[in-house]
Amino acid sequence: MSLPHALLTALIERPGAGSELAGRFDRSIGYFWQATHQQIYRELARLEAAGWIEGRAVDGARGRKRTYRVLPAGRAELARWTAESQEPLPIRDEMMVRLRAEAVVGPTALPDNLAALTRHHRERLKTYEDIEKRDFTPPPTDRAQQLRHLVLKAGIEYERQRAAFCEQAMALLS
Amino acid sequence: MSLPHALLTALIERPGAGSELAGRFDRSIGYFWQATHQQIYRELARLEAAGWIEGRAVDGARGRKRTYRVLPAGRAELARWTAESQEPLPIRDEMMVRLRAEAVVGPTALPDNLAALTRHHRERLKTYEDIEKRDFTPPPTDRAQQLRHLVLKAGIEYERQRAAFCEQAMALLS
DNA sequence: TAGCTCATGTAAGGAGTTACATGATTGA
DNA sequence: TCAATCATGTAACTCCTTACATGAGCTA
Repeated sequence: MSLPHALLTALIERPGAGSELAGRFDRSIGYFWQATHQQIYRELARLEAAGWIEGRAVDGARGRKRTYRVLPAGRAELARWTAESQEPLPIRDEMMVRLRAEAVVGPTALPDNLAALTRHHRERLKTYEDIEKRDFTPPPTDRAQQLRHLVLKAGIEYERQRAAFCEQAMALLS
Repeated sequence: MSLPHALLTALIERPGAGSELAGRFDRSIGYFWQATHQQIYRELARLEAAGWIEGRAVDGARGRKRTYRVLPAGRAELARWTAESQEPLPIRDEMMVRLRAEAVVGPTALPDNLAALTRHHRERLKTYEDIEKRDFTPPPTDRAQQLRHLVLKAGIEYERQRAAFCEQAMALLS
């Protein structure tokens, strides 16, 4: 479970409130780790109880807004976890199940499904490529930026491969 | 949730008992959908209660072995689900979180981690390539086999991309 | 002042993981 | 006959999802 560590990373990059973090999980961070606001608030409470982050009420804001910043213990925990052994990603790919099902019960309306998925991946690919153009030309020279660029490039490759796969599957089914 | 439909597909491909299915989920099916034997047995009980599969006790086997076969209602359900709209895969990639964490708290021992992951993906890539050589040369001409080949090729591309990514990340960190 | 939005939170349920348990057959 | 193994299953827990709820400023 990486949500606590994704939050620690996000808060080191820039301190903020739960709602702001939720926004970032809908954009940059969410491209490789998704989380809803319910998860985020619950986890922030745990992180504060553990003494890894510190919250402070924000005056003059709507609701009972609180901003959080990472404490030294939280930074140490993040460093510890980063070096911790990583199991390979467990894979659960519904579309592969559907294709194999199609092979035994087909033909079905699966191609429509694939067309919609293709659009989704093409759009996201475009988003990533725009981000790359905006943030990483020319290619960065400092380590932290190079790492972020690498993560983005992995996303680009992923979407490209995924879109191509959907198109091949459609061609085969039609 | 695709486990019930992965099980229906597997049982149409070849009827069998829970333990046999567990074996297949450690090999072919498990390459795109993982499941433990506990999940499988629980789900088989549900599928039978729903009238989608039918179990029969096996005499002269260890334990209380039961083989299952798919009923017409199960086949209909699988066809229905296959055409159902598919949301894009939710992504949760721990390694990306680790890399972004490294960018703010590094350097750490993350490269060792990446080395082990690289080995894992190279090994799995080799396994897939062997399967392709064994089962899909020459390339099949019937639809069902072509679909299975496509799913395998997606796995090959995935492992290749993943291994390359780990190597790039190691190069950047060292 | 009444609705709207922002920020945070609660509750219920589903799916998956981990550890442990049971019944039956095989084999030394 | 007794341990090992095979086949099935229970229990407890965590994480995630979905739907709903509350409190506080903002705005017409």
